[in-house]
Amino acid sequence: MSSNADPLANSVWTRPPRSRGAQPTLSREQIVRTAIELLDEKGLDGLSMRRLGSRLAAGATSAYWYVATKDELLELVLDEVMGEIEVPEVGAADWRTAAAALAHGLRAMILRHPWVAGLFGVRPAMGPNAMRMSDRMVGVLIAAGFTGMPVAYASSLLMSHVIGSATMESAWRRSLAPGKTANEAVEDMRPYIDDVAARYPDYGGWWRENRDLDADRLQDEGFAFAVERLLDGLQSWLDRGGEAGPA
Amino acid sequence: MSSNADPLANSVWTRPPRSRGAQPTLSREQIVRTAIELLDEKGLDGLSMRRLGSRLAAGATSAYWYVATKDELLELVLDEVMGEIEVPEVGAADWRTAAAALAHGLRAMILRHPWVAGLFGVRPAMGPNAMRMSDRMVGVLIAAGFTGMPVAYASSLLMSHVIGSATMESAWRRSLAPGKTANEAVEDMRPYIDDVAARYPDYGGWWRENRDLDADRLQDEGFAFAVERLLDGLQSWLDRGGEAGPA
DNA sequence: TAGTAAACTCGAACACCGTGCGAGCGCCGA
DNA sequence: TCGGCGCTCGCACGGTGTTCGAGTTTACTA
Repeated sequence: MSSNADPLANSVWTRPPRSRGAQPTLSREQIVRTAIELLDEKGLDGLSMRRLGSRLAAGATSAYWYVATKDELLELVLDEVMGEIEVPEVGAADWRTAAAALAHGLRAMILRHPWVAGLFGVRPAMGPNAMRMSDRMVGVLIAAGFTGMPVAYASSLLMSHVIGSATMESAWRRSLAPGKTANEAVEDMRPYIDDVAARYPDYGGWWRENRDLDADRLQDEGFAFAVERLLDGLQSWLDRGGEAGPA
Repeated sequence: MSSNADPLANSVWTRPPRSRGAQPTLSREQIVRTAIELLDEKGLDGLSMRRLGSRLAAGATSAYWYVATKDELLELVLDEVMGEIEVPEVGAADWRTAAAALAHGLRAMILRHPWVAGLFGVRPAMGPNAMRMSDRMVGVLIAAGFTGMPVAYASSLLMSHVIGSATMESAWRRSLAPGKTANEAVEDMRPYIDDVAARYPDYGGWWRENRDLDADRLQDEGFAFAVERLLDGLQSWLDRGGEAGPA
């Protein structure tokens, strides 16, 4: 995390006093932390620079000394939550377990902070914490036997899936009326869905047979199912020796 | 962000059309089409109700007669572009080919309209055209032998992957300086990447061996690779008869 | 010790945004 | 001819991100 060669230089005790100027009352870390607080409470739209300022007990534009732009703040915020993901030790388990842990960890983070789903599309996640995650993923895949471009392909496959499913899931959750459970929401939409089902034969037939389900459990199970299928696909490619396989 | 007390009654899709009256100078279709034009030209941030109005040679708020809210307009716009995706005829090809065609069609649409990547996270895509696509996907999967919940899981797996990878790719493209090619951008970032590579052994080692690559081709190949792996995973699950497979 | 300059805070202002409201317009059925 | 409805749109409200520059506090230098 620290980009400092000498750890002592960063220590509270040995850090030299400021060369000039007033003591800062704010800090980048504090700003990022408070922004995340605000985002968790009120979502992406709930974060404005003015609100951030007032929650920091500071002026409306004070944060601009530490952060060039709101976009930049969001980039910092994105990387900060990427740091929450627990990465497995290299070589601690077989590669499937490790890769699945990374995928589930990323998903858990997004569910904890649903607003991040809307951030992945703005700027690529390239901060140090995102890099740490990529590094671990690459390490796991190389240990599994991948080499060359397929390392990047497989890594991107896993990340893409998590981000895509979390994006869709958080869109779905956002569309729920605040007080309602997922199942109640499905109940509310049933007339519309039934109407669609009547018009589309395949979807409709499936829906008629599977309308009684727990919408929340479905998301978790679907994600776990997807990760396993996805790892199966990668594994079988490895087992075949990296060839295209049967058309 | 509109309030969503009753998602069904508020839904764009269920509201009956206006009955009769004088001839309008605007129309919902025209508004949606013009909004897409604007979005293609200037991106998500480039669309404002005022700009839309003036491009329609109308007042700044005239569109509000046809559309309750900007969010609702975006919902219409999202479904409109979902209608651009060519869906395969049912039974026209084997299921892998059909599923791959759907995935590639969805991706092609997103690359044509990069701003949609930012829309999937706002509200679920539930308009008629999105439903048409889901129906076709479900049809393909049922024909392949899926039943019950795995139909939904597999469908969501395919869609999630496309949306996730397109989200990341469009974030990447947006971060490029407007005039530059992808390769030039990689060149610009090399010092930073090298720095990261020096800190992270796995990623760094891989990077040193694979730094000479075509960034654009990488995206296409990676997507194709991912789709094949993903279909492999689903296929082998079917072949095993739908059991969990070896841990 | 006085002076300078850097580090930092922050209020005012600008240009924009989404949207509610209601006055006004032209067409239609009666 | 007239009332009412479908439709347009200017105005205004309360936000937004960001720039600017004046003001404050501090540490170093002369």
